[in-house]
Amino acid sequence: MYSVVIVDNHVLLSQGIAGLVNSFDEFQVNYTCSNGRELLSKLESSLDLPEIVLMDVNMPILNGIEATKALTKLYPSIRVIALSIEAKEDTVIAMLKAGAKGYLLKDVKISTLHSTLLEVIKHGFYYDQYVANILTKSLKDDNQYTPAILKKRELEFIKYACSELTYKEIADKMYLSPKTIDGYRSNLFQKLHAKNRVGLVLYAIKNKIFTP
Amino acid sequence: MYSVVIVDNHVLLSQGIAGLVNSFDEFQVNYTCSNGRELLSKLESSLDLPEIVLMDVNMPILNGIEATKALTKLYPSIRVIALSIEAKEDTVIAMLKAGAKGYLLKDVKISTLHSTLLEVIKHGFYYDQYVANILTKSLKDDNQYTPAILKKRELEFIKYACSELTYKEIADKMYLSPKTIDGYRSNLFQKLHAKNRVGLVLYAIKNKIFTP
DNA sequence: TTTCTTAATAGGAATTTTCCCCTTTTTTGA
DNA sequence: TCAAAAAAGGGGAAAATTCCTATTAAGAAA
Repeated sequence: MYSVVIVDNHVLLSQGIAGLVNSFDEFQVNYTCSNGRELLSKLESSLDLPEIVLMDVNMPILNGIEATKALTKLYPSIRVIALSIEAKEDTVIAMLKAGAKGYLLKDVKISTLHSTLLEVIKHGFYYDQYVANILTKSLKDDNQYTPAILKKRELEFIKYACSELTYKEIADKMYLSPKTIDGYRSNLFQKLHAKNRVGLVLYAIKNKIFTP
Repeated sequence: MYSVVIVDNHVLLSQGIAGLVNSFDEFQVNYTCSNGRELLSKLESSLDLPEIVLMDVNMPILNGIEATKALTKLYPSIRVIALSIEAKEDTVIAMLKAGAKGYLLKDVKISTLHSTLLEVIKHGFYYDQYVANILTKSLKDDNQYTPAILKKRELEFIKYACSELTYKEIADKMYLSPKTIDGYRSNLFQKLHAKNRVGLVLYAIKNKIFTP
């Protein structure tokens, strides 16, 4: 009987998964948490670790990626399986880099959930075809996936760039000269490989700097 | 014992909700569907209708909004409760206009799920504070919520506008003169109240014309 | 304290975007 | 079948964006 912990802020979902996992002969849910922070503090104060953590990617407080990083570092024996509504390439890569041993979509079939759990116990990981493709592709590309580090002020600027304000107006809002703003713009174009302002907007949205 | 049908393409979630609903004394899940189309055909071939449908908003094939419209028209006795991960104002309004009698978030507490179900049975509807606010606000604004109707070619253009292509390049791609493209741009600015290209991008994303 | 990096600021100019007013052709629907 | 709507195209100009190359101020590191 392998123990499983579920981390997801959607109560309905985590209750649902718990029910399903408990219905599998080989597995049993110890408890559920609603974010990464909660999981970490529960683990700290508990004696026996779960074999598997089913981890939602998008959570408040401490998200799945950061939580997985912390978890695999502190408790290498725990196998994290990511659970997400979407399989955006960047997200998948980030989760795998963080140490996830599998990646499931929330519209997964029950049989797939079961077999993935079994595989992860047996071989330590399980990546389906789609995830495996992303993985090999990202390796081949020597995809260094180092999300550019933006400075405070640049971050502030890029948010404004996602509005319909003119650079002149942004300069006013930030109490800077339009020329300084132009400097930010130019730097960011380079850093983010953007060809124009739309490029900044898309980057900001993809990296959740800005949410439309 | 009131009968409930769950419509959601995320199997884990619908299983989960089913379990919870079944645990309530007053309710019982008849069956679950994974999209609107499936629900409609199941209803067509069944004799007794459910009292309540718990309807996911984002589904493939036939989404929650369209499905709810069809449902409330064909079977006015069925009370639809919307179920969504997010409470975007536009989405909430669209669902309510479509005829939803309640709007729940997927991170709802179990007790709230229960009480909402009971309220909807008792009074025919239940809107929590947040949803009620949106509702009154949209009424006050005389918010006619007529999402602009875009022509085929405009739609094609706006997708390109969400890329880093210049208008000249878009014109090439669409085999049109830059001047024609400029016409599209100008029309769309008016129609969508956009001040610049970023406005188009934001509109496209919000209305799922384009997904980053 | 001196050095080195980063932030802030410019000038000047090329390109692109945006605006306003207008014509012709094609498609469509009543 | 005939008018209306949609689609395509255009001239010219103002405004905004983008690019290039410098200079100065401020802060961190040595």
